[in-house]
Amino acid sequence: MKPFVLIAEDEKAVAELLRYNLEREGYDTTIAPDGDEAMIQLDERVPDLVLLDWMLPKVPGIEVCRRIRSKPETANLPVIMLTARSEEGDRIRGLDTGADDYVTKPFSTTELMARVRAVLRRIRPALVEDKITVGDITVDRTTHTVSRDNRDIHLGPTEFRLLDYFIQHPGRVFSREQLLDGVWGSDVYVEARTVDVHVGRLRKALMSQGGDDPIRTVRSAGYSLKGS
Amino acid sequence: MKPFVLIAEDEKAVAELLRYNLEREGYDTTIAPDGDEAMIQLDERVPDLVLLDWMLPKVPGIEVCRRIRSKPETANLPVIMLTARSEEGDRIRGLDTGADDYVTKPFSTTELMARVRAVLRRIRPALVEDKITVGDITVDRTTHTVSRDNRDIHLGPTEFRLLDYFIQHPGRVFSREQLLDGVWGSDVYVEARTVDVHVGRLRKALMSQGGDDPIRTVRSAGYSLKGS
DNA sequence: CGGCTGCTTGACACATATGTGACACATACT
DNA sequence: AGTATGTGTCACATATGTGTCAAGCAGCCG
Repeated sequence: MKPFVLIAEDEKAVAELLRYNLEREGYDTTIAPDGDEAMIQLDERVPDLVLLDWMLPKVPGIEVCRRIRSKPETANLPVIMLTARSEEGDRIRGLDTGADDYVTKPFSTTELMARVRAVLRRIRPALVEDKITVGDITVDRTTHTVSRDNRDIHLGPTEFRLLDYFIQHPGRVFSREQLLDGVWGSDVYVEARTVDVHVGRLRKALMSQGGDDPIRTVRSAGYSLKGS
Repeated sequence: MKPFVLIAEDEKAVAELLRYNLEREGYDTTIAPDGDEAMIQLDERVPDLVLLDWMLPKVPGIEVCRRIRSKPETANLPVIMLTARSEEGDRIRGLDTGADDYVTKPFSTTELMARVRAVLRRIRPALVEDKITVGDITVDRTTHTVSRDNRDIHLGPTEFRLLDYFIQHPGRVFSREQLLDGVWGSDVYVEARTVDVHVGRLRKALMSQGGDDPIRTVRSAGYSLKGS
């Protein structure tokens, strides 16, 4: 699953530059031109990283950052703050805003990309690493294999992506809509019920060699991978 | 200790391609985007090989090469010169300067890697891995032979390179695009399905004297050599 | 205990990906 | 030129995976 980056930036040219470079490096992106929009998009789908402009219309960047930190599901969400050089002086350097890193405009895109990778690796190594284990389940993206209790399990492409999606945030509950966006892609249209079917198939595969059901159904909310 | 390669190349895309392929074959690398930087890095740590772009900002490649030769501690350092085809007339001068080999851009990465091995083998034989065995399959690059279970197997050039590519990272899944880039060369255009045909031919050859299929098909992802 | 709602699951028609023989063309060697 | 070998592409056969539905099941609440 590609890392998903929210770009909260009102200058269209800057936002598009960021989007271009991020997608070039294999990230999925979305753009929020103001603070309100950023909060809305954060509710819709929690990204893996936020690039946050300091001067953002409606709700300033620092306030967005504060709100991100105050919500449990985004408390650890990596945030990189973008600031103009003139704003450099104050509290920004202290990072007491809760941002994980900051970059001053104008910036070199390669440097920014390096910071993005660095922050992602530090805070969410699962995205950068190619082997993730939760409980007795292991997903290896390099070899495209899944094993439980060291025994290989065959999954179809969609089931593989689904498990890969779940395992990045063990315990977290995903709605059918979130799963459709994240696993199928936000552009395709399929019935929400289809998710149920694939979760069922994933369960069947994961339990084919014994063991408990590793997926939890949360009635009228969605599904989650049982944490370790 | 892994061989250490200095990549002196200003085009980021080319430099990263080289880095990717060299690290893939087990080398440590560093990149210098201009002649000055190259000289600085040469002082910091003497590499085992230098890939040197002919047209390098600040200090041109040929001059860097001359300086390398003039310093006692790097006088015998292997250098491979990278030149654009239009600069081809200069290659004699390049070899005069003391480069050990030259390659014209655009180049096939496998060919370049072969040259890298060849130069290193000539000058630092101990550093080069010429024979790789995974399971019952052995690839010998010096004799260009492949054997399974100690019985020789004849492969065409493309099948040989394909197996050679696979065997560097047993188990790892390569997409058709990766294989096209790595085995055919990033510049040529051939249909992605052609990979399927060659994988089929490779399978047939490897199984011609019995034994299981050593190649795994990963639906909608690519192929991999089954690990040992 | 109904009755409601949401979840599970087998069946199935359809879509998509892969395997492979044939073939025309390219290239190297004699 | 003549032969042998290898290459890329196509068409068709096969294998595998996908989305939808509907019947049945399970939790929840009065």
